[in-house]
Amino acid sequence: MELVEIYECLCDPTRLRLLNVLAQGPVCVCHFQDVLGEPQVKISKHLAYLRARGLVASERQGNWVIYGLAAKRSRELEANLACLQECAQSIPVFKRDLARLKKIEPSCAWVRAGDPRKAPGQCRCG
Amino acid sequence: MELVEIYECLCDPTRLRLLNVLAQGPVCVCHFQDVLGEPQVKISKHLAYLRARGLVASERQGNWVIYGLAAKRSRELEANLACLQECAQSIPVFKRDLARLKKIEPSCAWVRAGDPRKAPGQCRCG
DNA sequence: AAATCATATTCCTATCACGGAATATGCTTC
DNA sequence: GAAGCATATTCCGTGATAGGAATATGATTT
Repeated sequence: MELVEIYECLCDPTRLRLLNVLAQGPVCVCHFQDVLGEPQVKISKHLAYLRARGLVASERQGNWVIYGLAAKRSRELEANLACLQECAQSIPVFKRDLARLKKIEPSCAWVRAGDPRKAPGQCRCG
Repeated sequence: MELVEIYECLCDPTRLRLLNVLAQGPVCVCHFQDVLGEPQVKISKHLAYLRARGLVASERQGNWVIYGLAAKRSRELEANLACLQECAQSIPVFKRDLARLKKIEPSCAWVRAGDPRKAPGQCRCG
């Protein structure tokens, strides 16, 4: 993974928001939609972009797909993610996203717990 | 200066090399050509790109133009430049550039000293 | 097996970024 | 002021990218 590719991943606002959220832990796609307030296609495409380049990994659980930061990250990626997080701390959009994530997440903890059978009928968490 | 704009500046290999070199101090354009081994247009355009976005500033001295990192840099920019430098340390291209810079630079110290009158006929330093 | 839900992909369009060739500018020297 | 040098800009062609609408896939429920 070239350094430039990392920056290419970082040069879109939506992807920055996704990565900022992902730094908190794995999240399923519908969460992203709610947190970012962006249409499904947009979210899905940018996640695909990041996955194609190995920044994130996805895992299916029933109807839902959970995305997380890739398990193995190069030193460069690690450094840049840390840098992003530091920068994001003081930028409104990112703070808002994390705040919304906090509200939504507890109600859907079962998703990440990996037991889709215990799921309520839907993931429209909130 | 939006965070994304910073990343846009960083998502081209030539610009990364330029910034890596600039981290050592101001440099004139012909140095860049020699150090990077890239054609004049390419160097000039990317420097223009960086200048348009406020990452670097330029100053004319006689026939030559000296570029340096912008005096005032946002926290975000500062963080990312530091991150870049750290990453660059272990990447061959960047190391090579700095090595070549070291060789070339002394012979042209007068340029940055700001006395074009004392210049030898040309800046083809080396 | 039909309907429903969550997510992914395709198709299209508009925009933008890079690179190179050629040309322009601005300064200096003769 | 003409020639020469260092740098900048313009004008192309080409390829990448983002976004939206529509459609497809894959899993689940009835």
